[in-house]
Amino acid sequence: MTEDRRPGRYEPELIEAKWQELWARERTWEVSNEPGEPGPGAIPAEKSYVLEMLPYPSGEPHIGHLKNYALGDAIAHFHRRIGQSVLHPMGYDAFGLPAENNAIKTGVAPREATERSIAAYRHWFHRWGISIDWSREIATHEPSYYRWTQWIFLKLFERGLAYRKEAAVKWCPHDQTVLANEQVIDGHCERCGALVEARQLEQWFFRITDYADRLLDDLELIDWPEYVKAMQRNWIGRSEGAEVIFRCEELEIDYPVFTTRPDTLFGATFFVMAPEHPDVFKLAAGTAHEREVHEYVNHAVTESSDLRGDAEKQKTGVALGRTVTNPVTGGQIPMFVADYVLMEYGTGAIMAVPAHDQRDFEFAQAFSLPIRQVVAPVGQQTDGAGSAAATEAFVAHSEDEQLINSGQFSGMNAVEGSRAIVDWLDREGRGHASVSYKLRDWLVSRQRYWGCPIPILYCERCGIVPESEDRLPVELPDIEDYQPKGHAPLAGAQDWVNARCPQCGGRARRETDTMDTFVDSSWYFLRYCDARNDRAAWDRRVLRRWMPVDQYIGGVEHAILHLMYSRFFVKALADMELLDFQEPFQALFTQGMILGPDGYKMSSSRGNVVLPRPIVDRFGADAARTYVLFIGPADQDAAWSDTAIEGVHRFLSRLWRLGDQLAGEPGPAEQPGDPTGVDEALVRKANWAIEKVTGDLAERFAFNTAIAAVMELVNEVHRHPGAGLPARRFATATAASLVFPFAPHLGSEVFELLTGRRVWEEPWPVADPAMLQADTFELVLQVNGKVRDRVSAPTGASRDELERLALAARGVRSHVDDREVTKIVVVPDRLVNIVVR
RNA sequence: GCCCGGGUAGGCAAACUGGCAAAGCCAGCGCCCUUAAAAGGCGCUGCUCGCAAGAGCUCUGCGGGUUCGAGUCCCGCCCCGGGUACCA
Repeated sequence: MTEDRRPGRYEPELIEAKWQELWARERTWEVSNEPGEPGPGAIPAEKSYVLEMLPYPSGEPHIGHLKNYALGDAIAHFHRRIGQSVLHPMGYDAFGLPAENNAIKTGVAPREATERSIAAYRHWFHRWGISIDWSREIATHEPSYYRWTQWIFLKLFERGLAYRKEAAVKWCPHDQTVLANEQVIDGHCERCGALVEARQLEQWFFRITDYADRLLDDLELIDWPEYVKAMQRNWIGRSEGAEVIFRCEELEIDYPVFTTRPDTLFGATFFVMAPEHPDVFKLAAGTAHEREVHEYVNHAVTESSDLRGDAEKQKTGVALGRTVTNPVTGGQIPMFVADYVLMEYGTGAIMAVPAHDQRDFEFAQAFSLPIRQVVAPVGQQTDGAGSAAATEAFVAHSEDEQLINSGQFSGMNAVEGSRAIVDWLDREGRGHASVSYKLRDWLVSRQRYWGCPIPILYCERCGIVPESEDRLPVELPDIEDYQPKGHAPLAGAQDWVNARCPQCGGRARRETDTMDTFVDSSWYFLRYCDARNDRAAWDRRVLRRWMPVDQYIGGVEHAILHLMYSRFFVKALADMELLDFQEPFQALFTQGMILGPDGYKMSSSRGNVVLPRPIVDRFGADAARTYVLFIGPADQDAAWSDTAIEGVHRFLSRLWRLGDQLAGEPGPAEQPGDPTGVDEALVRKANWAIEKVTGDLAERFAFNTAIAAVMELVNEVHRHPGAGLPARRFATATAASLVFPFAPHLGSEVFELLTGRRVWEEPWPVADPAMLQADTFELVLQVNGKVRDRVSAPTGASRDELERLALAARGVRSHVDDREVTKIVVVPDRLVNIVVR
């Protein structure tokens, strides 16, 4: 090996193998669950939990993984070196549909394919030199993990937070299976392209809607990007308003509706139900419209959701032949069924106010229904016919508007009118204030094989029975046939399905659906804290040591689902007193995507996929890692460039060569005292870089500018081969120390060459204040805001002094001439601006 | 439609708090080293004048405004990207 090593050449594969081997052998990145080092006067180390979203192991890692883990690793290293005890674990989100589809196609069992992929991912994380505490490694498909996923399911079941109900789900008629929402692309099955249908099926749900308000309110507590919080707020979709009861006198049935505009109640001139509303057929029965209603509803419920949901399309509907009573006017208003009303939101029925709602207006026009204006800008009187005003802005109610044509409420502004009408309804028993959400309960059952079994049995005598905790895990059996046939593949495993009832000991059948993989990943960050605990999912005291995650890092694609589900889990578990915090992820960083060289999202169909493997082979892991962080702001998308990475490689080579040269000449690498001339410039540059990199890492994750600062430092050393040895050694060792979070192998190597020490055991460098500010600075001189000259001035000079210097400067004098100076602005240690007329 | 991002040299970008616009990387051009190539190094790279030193001018999507001073703040618009939408 040594014979092959040509002197003077940076060979990353040798350097990287050396340090990876040492870190693995010494288990350098493992941390204890006990705070602080033993010994007298030990101060408990400040903890930091740095976590990147766990990968779904499929094939081998791609360039997005490299960026994700390079980014988290830089933060983890930085936190360690500022004295924190850092938990930085790794695991695999191993269950999921792709492995199962692959099994159907190739015959390779999901378990086998998944474990092969896990081995590949593990290999590459080592090869990239990511500083992981491998003693905590987990995979969600292992019984030792999913035993506790099942345990959590039972805890939720116990509390009534996991329940079973019939619901409309997405069904693919070709593949004979339900699909997750995310497996439906534009109304079609992502696998076979068939048009997806709606089906009523009994499914398992988690009652996340119970937590809607807390999920919304607690967004205030966490340090997340505003736009991610906004996405969660929109998803929860809290609306305040009222529930108002409209009675169908003929059938003596009350129909509640939800509205955000109770102030417009006098303008409700008709009433509309969703086609899925269970009473639609009952209402139409015996009327002249019965047949028409059946036809309309049958068409509407089979129409694809993207067609039906098109807001641009003409409003359609059918009269039901019945009326309901508007509770405030007492008037009878006609009932309709129309597909623009959704069963999933509110009560599946609406009061229609065509004067103040665009959709109702369109419907009223199509069906020639009366339009009655009941709200108008303050001061504006109308006759109440209102068709002209109806096209005005359909705005939320405000104090600048008042109620008209609204009986006793006329003249009130819209806000107080709204309140007064709700109070009146409440007193009359015809309604009450109410809140509605867009958030739905989380459908967690899947008719799929490769997932965590739901630990529930159906007993002939006892009904739905949870598996007893001491019989967990309910192991996923190996089967031969993964092909879905309209029921879950597990149903074919007869020996497994037939079991004993944990309550009565009688015959029972196991639930054959498995859990959504988002369940597995909603608590993995808890398991890392206590990963080898085989008596419990975790020890609550250990969670107190590490949780919450201090810095979570991942892609935006999980802004809603994963991040919302995890927050729900933590809140539910906190309510059960199983843990002691309300939010799992204190801070979140959403990294941008690496796009293909053509600027488009990487995809095999486009043929623009860049794989990490050839990059690492050619330039080394350090260059690959440093490049993906140097390419641009880490939260922004950036296109891959095959040539730009060469620049990073050149920079690392140059640093290595400096280290190699200087290592041949022994001596310390501390900051030399009282440097002068070029030496001083070098020492100052090194201190400037320390300050710059520290700020960029600690305050704003500006990896790109931090790396640029180290480049500047290296270039500076390189440009001054004549500088004194101590200064050059100090500057080079500083560069190695600062580059370590990005290029850990090279940082370690160069630092060792110069000092014989291990850089990760060194505290993060602190800039010498005396070396940050020079004795003189370049004073910028402006006349009327334009730069006209620059002169050297002593740091800390007084305003008068700076003013004198400015007026004396040649470039200033030629522009001031004999013009009248009206004002002089002095910014100390920076500039002087002379204003002339 | 609504809600977020973003628009700066040939490309990616920097300028964090209103104070020298363009650090760093790439690409391009010229040169050094070399028998040659690779690797490495040096210099130039908004416009005009000038042999040069230098001088002048322009400039952050467009149009206004505030300010001694605006890429940065305010108002109006254009373009690109993402999220979301018959949610009553």
